[in-house]
Amino acid sequence: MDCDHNHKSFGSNTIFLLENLNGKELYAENEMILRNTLDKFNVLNDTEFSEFLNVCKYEAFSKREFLLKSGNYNHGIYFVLSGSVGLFELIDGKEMYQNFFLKNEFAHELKSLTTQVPSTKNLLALSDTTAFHLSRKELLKLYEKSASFERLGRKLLEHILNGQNEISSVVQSLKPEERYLYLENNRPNLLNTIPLTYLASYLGLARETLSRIRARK
Amino acid sequence: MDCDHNHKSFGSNTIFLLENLNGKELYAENEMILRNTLDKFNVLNDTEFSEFLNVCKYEAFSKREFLLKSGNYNHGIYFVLSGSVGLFELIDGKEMYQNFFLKNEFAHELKSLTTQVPSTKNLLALSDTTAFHLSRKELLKLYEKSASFERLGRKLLEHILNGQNEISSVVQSLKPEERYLYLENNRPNLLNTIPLTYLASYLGLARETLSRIRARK
DNA sequence: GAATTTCCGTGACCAAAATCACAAAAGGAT
DNA sequence: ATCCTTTTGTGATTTTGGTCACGGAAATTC
Repeated sequence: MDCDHNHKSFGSNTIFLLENLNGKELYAENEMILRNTLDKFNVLNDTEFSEFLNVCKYEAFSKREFLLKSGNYNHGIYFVLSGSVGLFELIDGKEMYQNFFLKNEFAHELKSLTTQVPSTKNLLALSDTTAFHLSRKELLKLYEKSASFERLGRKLLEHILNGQNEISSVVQSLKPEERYLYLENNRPNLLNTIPLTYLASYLGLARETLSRIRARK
Repeated sequence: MDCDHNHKSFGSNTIFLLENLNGKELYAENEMILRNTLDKFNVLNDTEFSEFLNVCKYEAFSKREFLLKSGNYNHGIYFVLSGSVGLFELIDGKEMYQNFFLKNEFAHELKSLTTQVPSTKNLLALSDTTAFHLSRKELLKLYEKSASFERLGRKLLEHILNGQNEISSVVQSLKPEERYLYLENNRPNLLNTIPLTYLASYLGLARETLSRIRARK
């Protein structure tokens, strides 16, 4: 079973109070950020966006809490509002990171989501994290509902695939130092927010190697 | 400019003769193979499939002929009917392969296709190859035409992304020998059809290393 | 079928990265 | 402030994979 805590359903006409006094404003801001992000892929009209938002649940995770544990598959996708999420696989007892998701990105594990096989991978909060959770079930319902959501899904996938191809070719083709430079130039936010230890496996390097590369600069 | 030779438009009611006497049969077979492949992602009705087929052009490439040259972007996608296609990027004057496409797969370079920036990569026929070519323009028209095509696109992208994630994590996380074993167990057709030289860069290894790994087994 | 190109195997050597070990630094919790 | 955990830096050593060089096999061309 997936983690389920702090699920709070809400729509555009629902007031949702966070723990602080600015709850309403914060909620409105998150809503707006989500909409702006979606708009970059496919513009939804007010009704459609409302439908989307209505099936999103706000969730909070503390550091080292799992969004998805290997073995599960019915998890859906997470729109990260704050914090950071890592995707890793346990190999020889070591956490090998394959992706990271920061603010305004969709954390996901696509294989189990689309094929319904138990995931071999884990989604883990690497710091205290908040997110909108869209369950697989609700996602599929949206796809049935309108072509706008299909298009949104397609465009989002195109974007994700482009990013995956990029990091993939970096690891396939570049030397360790060049891989580090790639991060520095193209994904500086990862260098700021994600511990070196995790970034090393992401780049296909030993932690010590990455540390030394950074030292001699 | 993209390569354009042997373009032959045809629909379900058009007779298309290949050079041999079995042209009609061969054509019908290719048509069926395409339909079966598409059906695995999203089932199209007869009208829709006909629309799809009508905008496909049959093309033939000899070994070492380019389907897409770096610098271009208006190429579309290719459904490989026979032969093999490699996706590579020139790095330090060396062809670094990032993907291979065999029979019944869609050869593509997604970045330039979706963002309209000149491609840094190349699609190259690694053996004599035949394919259906769907241009970017016609692909976009299909997407506009019906939600069935949107869904087809989405599902195809999900499939491609799952494959990309897999090879990506193999190169990020596994040692050279394990990478070879991955190919042997999961992509045996690549080992059969693609020269070791090209596979080496795909696995992030030197050619000699891959040759030695194979030797000691 | 001879010639040319492409592809693969292999030895010797070297450079680079992994591993091991430990300590220092930074960050969180109480 | 103190303790504990997490994260990072760094030296010493080992291992491995890269590079260079060459020859042979296999495939393609003419």
